[in-house]
Amino acid sequence: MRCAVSPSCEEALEILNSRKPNSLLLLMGECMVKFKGRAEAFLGYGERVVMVKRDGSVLVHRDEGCDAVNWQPPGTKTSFFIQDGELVLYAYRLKPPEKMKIRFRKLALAAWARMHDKAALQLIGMEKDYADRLVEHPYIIEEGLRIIKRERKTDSGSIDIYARDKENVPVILEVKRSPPGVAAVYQLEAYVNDFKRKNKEAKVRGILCAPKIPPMVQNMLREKGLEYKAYSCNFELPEDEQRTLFDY
Amino acid sequence: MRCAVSPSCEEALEILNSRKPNSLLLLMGECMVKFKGRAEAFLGYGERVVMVKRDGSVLVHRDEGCDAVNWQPPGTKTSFFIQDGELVLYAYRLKPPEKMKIRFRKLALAAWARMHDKAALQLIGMEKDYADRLVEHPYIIEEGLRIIKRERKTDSGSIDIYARDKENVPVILEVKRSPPGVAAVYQLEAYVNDFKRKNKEAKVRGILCAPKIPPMVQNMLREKGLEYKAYSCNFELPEDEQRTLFDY
DNA sequence: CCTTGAATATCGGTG
DNA sequence: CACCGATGTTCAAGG
Repeated sequence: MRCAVSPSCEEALEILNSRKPNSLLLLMGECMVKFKGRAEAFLGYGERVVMVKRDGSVLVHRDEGCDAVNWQPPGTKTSFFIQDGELVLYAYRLKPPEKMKIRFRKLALAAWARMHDKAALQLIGMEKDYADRLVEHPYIIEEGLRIIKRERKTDSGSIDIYARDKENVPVILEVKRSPPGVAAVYQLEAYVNDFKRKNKEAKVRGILCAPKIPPMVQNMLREKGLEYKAYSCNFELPEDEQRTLFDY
Repeated sequence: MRCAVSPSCEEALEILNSRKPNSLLLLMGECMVKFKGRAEAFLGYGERVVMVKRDGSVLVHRDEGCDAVNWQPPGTKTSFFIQDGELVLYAYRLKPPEKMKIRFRKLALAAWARMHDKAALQLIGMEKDYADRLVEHPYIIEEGLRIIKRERKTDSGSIDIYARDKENVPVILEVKRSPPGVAAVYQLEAYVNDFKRKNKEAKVRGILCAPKIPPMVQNMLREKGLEYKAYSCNFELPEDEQRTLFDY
């Protein structure tokens, strides 16, 4: 690991060139960014943090916002050189053809380090977890509901859950974690229509299940003869998994 | 701006506490992360880069991937303290209620800096630019096409472009920049049906316009009596805007 | 390799 | 404040 505070461009280049394989590069300073690829972007001089990761990712972060203002994805090739007295980071990739050029005219920090990180992210509360919970406890939606199948494939895409109600009427459940948009309605409608066409059953119900359903979506569902059920779940990571990772 | 290489947790805390308002914090070291909010996450010890931005954003970056492995969005409140000999970053926000705790047991770098960045991002080649190009040059889609209205609101959502062809038949254009999925077909279908119901015109055409349209989507459009038009545009940022920013 | 859909999506615009 | 749609979305899983 090496680090220099307020290096000259030449000093920064020397540090970057001394990096070991698989190291992460960290630069802070006044830079200008150009990008050309799927779109085209230009960002005038300003002070930012730039990271070049082990997998080739390049990130340009401003002092606001979660997202990088400019970036290159994993698999990008990078090179460094001095041009017109400025430190240049050139990054390109082939599929799709995209290139980015960062010019530093002043550096506050230049560093590299090899970072070891074997831990796996434990995460609960995703859409899949919400669907699992419904399969486990179908009465959350409705008394007497029986789960028949999970993730049924149809011509229209994938059904989340296929069930039957207490009167044995087929029920198609679409599970969303985030507030669904109109697309979810079209999707559910397509599933239901597809099922009707294929099975020729007298009745099929379609229920959109989500923690929160916007009024507009509720209206659309009613108009189309579909249903919705707002429900919420609490999820907790098992303590033992945390401890295992803690002890790693 | 202050920076320490391989500080103790106490030294790092001292540096963080000496920060000026609106500064960006940068930490590199071996840490463990817990998050609880919309979902729940746990990440065992590993070496990462942590940024705390002026607007409250907190990012935990591994040495791979564009996205942060853990984060808090802008508006988050943060505090630092020592607990069990480790440097702790506690971050929380109220809407929605979410909290994150990062524990450093070893630090490679601790720094803060005030970053000045007034430059505005210049970006061209977005969906809006594609739609602008069509409004400007409707013959790209079809000879004789006349643009009537842009961004028309309907009960089913918003139409990108509303036009009429050379025979004065209404045409609804949906513009996509990225390859459209089946959702775009349902959306366009809904727009067309909505228009028919409201206007009772004999004919309405719906055209999905995108640089590239997957075969499956083409088939669906044909089945539903809708149309598509693949077209591409080249966009370039005006040189003078770049120069203005360059001189900033 | 391409396609599909989720995301603690984030982010900006609009009402 | 809530909703809605785009994103150089990114990312992971499945065919």
